[in-house]
Amino acid sequence: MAFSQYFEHHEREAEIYRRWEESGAFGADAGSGRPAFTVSMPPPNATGTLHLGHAIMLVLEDLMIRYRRMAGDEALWVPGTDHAAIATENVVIKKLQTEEGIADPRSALGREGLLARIAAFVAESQSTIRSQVRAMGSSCDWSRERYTMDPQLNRCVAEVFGRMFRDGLIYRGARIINWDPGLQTTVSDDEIEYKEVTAKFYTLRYGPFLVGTSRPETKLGDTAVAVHPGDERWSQYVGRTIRVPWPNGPEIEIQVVADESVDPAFGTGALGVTPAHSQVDFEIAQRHGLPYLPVIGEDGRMLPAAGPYAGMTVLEAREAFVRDLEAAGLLEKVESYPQRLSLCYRSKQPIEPLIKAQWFIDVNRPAVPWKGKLLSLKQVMREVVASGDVEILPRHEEKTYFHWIDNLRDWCISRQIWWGHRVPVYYRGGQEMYVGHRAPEGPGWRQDEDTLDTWFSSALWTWSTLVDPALALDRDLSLEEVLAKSADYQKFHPTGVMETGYDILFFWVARMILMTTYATGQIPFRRVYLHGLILDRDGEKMTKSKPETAIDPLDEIHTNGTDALRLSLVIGNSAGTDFRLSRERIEASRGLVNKLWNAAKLVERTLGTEPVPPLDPAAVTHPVNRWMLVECDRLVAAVTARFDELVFGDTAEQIRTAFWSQFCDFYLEALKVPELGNLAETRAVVQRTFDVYLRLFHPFVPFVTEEIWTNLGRPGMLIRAAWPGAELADRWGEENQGVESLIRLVAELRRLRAELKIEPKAPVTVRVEPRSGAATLRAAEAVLRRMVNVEALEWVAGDAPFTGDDVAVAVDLAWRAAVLAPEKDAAAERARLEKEHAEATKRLAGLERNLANADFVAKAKPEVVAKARADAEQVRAAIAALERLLGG
RNA sequence: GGGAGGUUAGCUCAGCGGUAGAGCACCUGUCUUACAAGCAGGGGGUCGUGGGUUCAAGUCCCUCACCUCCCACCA
Repeated sequence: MAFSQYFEHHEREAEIYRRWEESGAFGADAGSGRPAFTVSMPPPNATGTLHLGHAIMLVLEDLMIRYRRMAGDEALWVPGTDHAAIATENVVIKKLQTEEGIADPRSALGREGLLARIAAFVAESQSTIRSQVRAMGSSCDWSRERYTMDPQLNRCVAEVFGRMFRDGLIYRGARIINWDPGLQTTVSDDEIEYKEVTAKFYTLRYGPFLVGTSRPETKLGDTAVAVHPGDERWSQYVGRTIRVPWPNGPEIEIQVVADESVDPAFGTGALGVTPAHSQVDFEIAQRHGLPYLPVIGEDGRMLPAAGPYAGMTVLEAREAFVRDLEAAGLLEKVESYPQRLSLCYRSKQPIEPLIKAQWFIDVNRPAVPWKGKLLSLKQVMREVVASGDVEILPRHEEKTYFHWIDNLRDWCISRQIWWGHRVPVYYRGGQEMYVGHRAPEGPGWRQDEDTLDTWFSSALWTWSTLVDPALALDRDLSLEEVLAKSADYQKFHPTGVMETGYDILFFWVARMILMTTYATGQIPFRRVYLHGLILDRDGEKMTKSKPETAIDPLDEIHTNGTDALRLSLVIGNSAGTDFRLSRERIEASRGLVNKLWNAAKLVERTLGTEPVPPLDPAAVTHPVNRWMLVECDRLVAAVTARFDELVFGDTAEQIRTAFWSQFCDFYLEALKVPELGNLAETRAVVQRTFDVYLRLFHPFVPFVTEEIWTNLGRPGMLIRAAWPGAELADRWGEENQGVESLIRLVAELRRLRAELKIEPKAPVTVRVEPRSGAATLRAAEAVLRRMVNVEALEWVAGDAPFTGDDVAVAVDLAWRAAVLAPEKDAAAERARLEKEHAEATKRLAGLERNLANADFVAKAKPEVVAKARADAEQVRAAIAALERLLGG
């Protein structure tokens, strides 16, 4: 097939993807004898569109999968979508409100009605994200696509919930929870984010106390004042009960307690305790058996207990209450104060802490058998990472992980939204409760109204996706039996790498470890690769309000091609580091795609139409061909090692540099010399080396490499080709150095030409005195001639040819060379040679200083000393040569 | 308040114990029949500060300064 001028990415990509998919290349076989390598795709929201966070995730995972597939593993990449409980329900509710004018969709449609609308919306929009995942070139196994609301996943959720309940790891209790009055649901501690604001800090008179607060309205719910046990200012009051009459409001009864947690140095040392609306205060109240007095309701308005303020919003009540306090002379002072506002990470609305009966996971109860011990969930989470069973990259994230575990409290898992896995608990009458997948036989059972935190089901993702769907619906089988009989689970779990953003280490990665170790006795994955955030050129988050720096991956796929986008996201990126993406980067990557394409055109021409004989390394004689084979295999060895360490950014760059400068700029140019290009062996070398570059590049830029592969008539598809070996990496060492010195010679002569301002088209006369590798240099003479545009080349010995006013000279450790230049600028040349002389002298001085140092010779590694000696000798020779030239 | 990371060429970043690197940007030349989305050549860094360890230190240790992020309801 003929090569077009450019790789027409937007005409070819979809077609290439279709060929991969239809060929079955994405599919994995649970019955194969190859080692398994599995990646579970972090499921994008079913209703979302592709953004750069998805793009980087898909690229990195596809890289790993394609590499391991080529390297001979049974590689499985499980795609899927997430029901994203809160986010999705919210989107649909807003849609119904704005587009259909339904003010309160929940009450208007009822539970079943609303769920039907959400499900329909999901079904409709799921295809969008699917096609966008495809557009990224993702080689995932679509036959195994999963959705977090699939029936078999629901079974897994219910089973795990039930078992945890029976093990005492799940309990229901009335505790302080984070309430989002806007979304009307609880959220977990990790779903809160904080915003620094300047708030007012009020100091109130409180009987004999002065008490500080940024939320005066909650003080209506105070039941105590806490002071530090050693604080003598207040010790006389400890144990007493005082009555605080609020102006214009209810009189409250306040106990005075002594608690270690109070900082006597802060404020007045007296802390107003609001057990119903503060986590810390709730804990103090528990320690001292204090009563709870809720004053804020779930709608965010004051309760009747707030007296005259009842019915007001929190902010209204604050304003009114402060005014009344001031009027009554109870407001001591008001200061500005930096405060952290708690917001829900979804709705960005303030969180209201309040007491509510919810389902929790107990992270401290030792109930998990792990390696012969009974551990708490916290301990297992710590153990698997500390022992190295699970490795987190970058490594320093492990410390973050441990720190999170240390501060972890029981996890509130119930939500008051409707979209999600419903809590698998059934009630009858006032007393009966049943925990299980389905309601028990008999009338009157009513399922718990709440749904589970979306991360509860996501936490099972590595294995719930591998459960056989049919077996999972067989209620006669236990979960253990289902797992034991599921071929995919047996073959592909634990997964190899979990790749995701570091921003969801806690939300998801930690919870997968928690739930999977408990539920299956296995780790969910062996390694975690955490990528950083994709930022704009200025290091800021991309927003549509800054269109000049914001990048939409879908636009880039269209204009620059998926390969260019993929490459730009990977080159220079490393685990755990935020990454600045700009159009310049994408364009630079597009340049590489184009370079590959053009190199392919030249390779095609070089190979011609005759069949290319297989490569026989023993029959390759030309040093440049040998050098190319060796360099290529060295690259393979380096790249393979880096891939196994999950280092990609650096690797892409390494391949690019080698391909571009060694293969394109030197080797392909050298082939234009008939003495090399027409050698019979050369076609085999070209075929072999370009073939290797295509394989190495393929995981990064799958489309263009596959297209080239096809166009060159290579067998099968590149996606299924084997990863190359590096058998030739150590061959022909000395000769290889000869070619390296040839490359330096070419560069130096070109530099002389440029310095002498010789027109590129004007041929020159050149003299060369080889000092080492002479045979190689002479064997490659034709290459030298072409690359420097040499008219006459003289191989010489002795000083004479390098002296006089008509030659410009360059000196290297391996040779001396001169360009005949009758009109040279003698002063400029002398200045240059003197500069070289000075540099060499400095270098030699350094080496000699070391060698004269007895400590260096005695203590440095022998090879370092040997190298210093050899270098010193060579530098000395070069200096001598320079000195003769300078007439010294 | 606790924890982590960063500070290397104009910009973005590699390098982590043995003569300072890449890409982009910049300067000069060049449309050479794969590629001007190219080719050739070039300039540019006392590797944040101050100490220390070592024969040898961007590279290891400590101090300080500045930046970034995470965690923490000093009410």
